[in-house]
Amino acid sequence: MISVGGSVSIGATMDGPQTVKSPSSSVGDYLKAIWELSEEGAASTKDVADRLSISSSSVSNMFVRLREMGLAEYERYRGITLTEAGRLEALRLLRRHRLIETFLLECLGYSWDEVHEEAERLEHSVSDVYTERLAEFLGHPEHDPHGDPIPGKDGTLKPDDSFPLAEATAGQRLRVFRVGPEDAPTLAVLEGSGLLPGKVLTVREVRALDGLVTVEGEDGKTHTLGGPLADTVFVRSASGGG
Amino acid sequence: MISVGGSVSIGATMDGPQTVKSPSSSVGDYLKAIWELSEEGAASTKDVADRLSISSSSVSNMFVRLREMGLAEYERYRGITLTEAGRLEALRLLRRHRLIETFLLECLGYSWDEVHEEAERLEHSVSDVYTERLAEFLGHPEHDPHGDPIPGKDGTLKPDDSFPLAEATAGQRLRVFRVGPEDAPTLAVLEGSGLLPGKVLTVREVRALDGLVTVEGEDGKTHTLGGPLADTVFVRSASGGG
DNA sequence: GTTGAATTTTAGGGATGGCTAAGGGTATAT
DNA sequence: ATATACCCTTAGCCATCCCTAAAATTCAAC
Ligand SMILES: [Mn+2]
Ligand SMILES: [Mn+2]
Ligand SMILES: [Mn+2]
Ligand SMILES: [Mn+2]
Repeated sequence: MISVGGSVSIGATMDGPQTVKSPSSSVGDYLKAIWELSEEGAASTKDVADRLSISSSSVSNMFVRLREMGLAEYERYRGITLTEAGRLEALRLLRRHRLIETFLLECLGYSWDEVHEEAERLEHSVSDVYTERLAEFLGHPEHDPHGDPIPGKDGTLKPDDSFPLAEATAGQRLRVFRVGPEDAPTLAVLEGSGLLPGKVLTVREVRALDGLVTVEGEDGKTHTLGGPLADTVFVRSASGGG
Repeated sequence: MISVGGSVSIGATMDGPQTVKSPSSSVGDYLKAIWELSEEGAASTKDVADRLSISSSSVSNMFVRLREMGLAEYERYRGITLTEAGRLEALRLLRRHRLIETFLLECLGYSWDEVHEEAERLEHSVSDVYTERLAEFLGHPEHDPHGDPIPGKDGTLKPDDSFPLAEATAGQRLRVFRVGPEDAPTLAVLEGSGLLPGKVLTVREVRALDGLVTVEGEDGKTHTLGGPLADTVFVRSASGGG
């Protein structure tokens, strides 16, 4: 199926025929960052540097190494894109990350904004066996607590048909599907407004002038969000189960 | 309470006043190995090297670094012992390790011999918060699946009053409390003989000549163990709950 | 088309934590 | 007391992955 860059073997010397050494946590986080950024074409050095809070020169260095490992295609000054091998590795990590977040929230009583940081470390330490047994333990969830889809074992990812609340129109009955950023302050505000994934709401007003969105929750309370915040809340028509 | 080597801060430069940077996974594994070996005084370079499958020269190097970090006392050619700070760090890891093993076995359906390897990695990635929430989730267990006591949050460790099956005498009714090694083949044999922690057995014969021990399980089946194996199974009088 | 700002790369350096090879130290048996 | 086997340390090396400072490139505005 893949014929891009050969195998993912990393060690310089010949190791076994099928040995796929799993990348270090650094490499893994780079792959995830590039994957997340590459919806709009190649990812730039600066984008990745900003996202990972690492200097541009370090990123530039790593780009060369990712190319040498067969995980990415990269040309000087031209940005980077993942190979099929790199994409699969990124999705493997994403699957772990989102399953772990689900476990932390549902089983260990983590709060909404604590889960991401812990998952960011654990995703690199758990084995494939652990991941699949955890998935089973959790009942094979399809979305993480933020509403993001959990990639399948084989790297499949459900297409996302949600849209930002900012683009809704008054009168629509919608279900919160996913929230964008995962920083604590944002999550705290959203939680206060009852805008966590799964919640159903009715749009009362979308004011074109300044983008203010007013919604009414199922409890009848109304909340108003500024445009930027309404851009980070993704919704779908309130029909299917969340 | 401690006045041995000062704080555990590791970075060379001044960081916060109370900053206790948690050791890398390498350092942590060294501390655990030294702790486990130091029941008989100072741990030697070779003992640690063998246990961690690392070259002696690397170990020698690390001993110097552990001393500089205030985690151990060490003199050239004289072996190494942990400071109070080092001991607490080792027990902190041991607590994590054993809680994680319990979780893997009880919740994720890991087999007896799979748990150790996974825990050996995860112990370095989980946070204090994770550890304590996991302990709560598991109902604050006091022993891991191998029967080893789980250290308390504060580094307390229950004294171990078990003894090797090899030192039992015929007629005794005993409860398996703990098994020593954690390699897959040994555990497989023990599992086949129904000698996992918690099982109750009656000693039928202990042959002084070659150390052969014959026991009868609660199901009436008898099993015979060679001396070396009987040395690795630790038992207690079968009275209290396991 | 030149220029200037932003981005990217290169050069050089540091911490961690492995390794092998070679040289010292210790202890035991003779 | 000395030989010798084993253990321990030193020296020198490499890989990973981060950094700062300086040089190179790109791109857009003029
Ligand atoms: Mn996350
Ligand atoms: Mn991560
Ligand atoms: Mn274990
Ligand atoms: Mn470990």
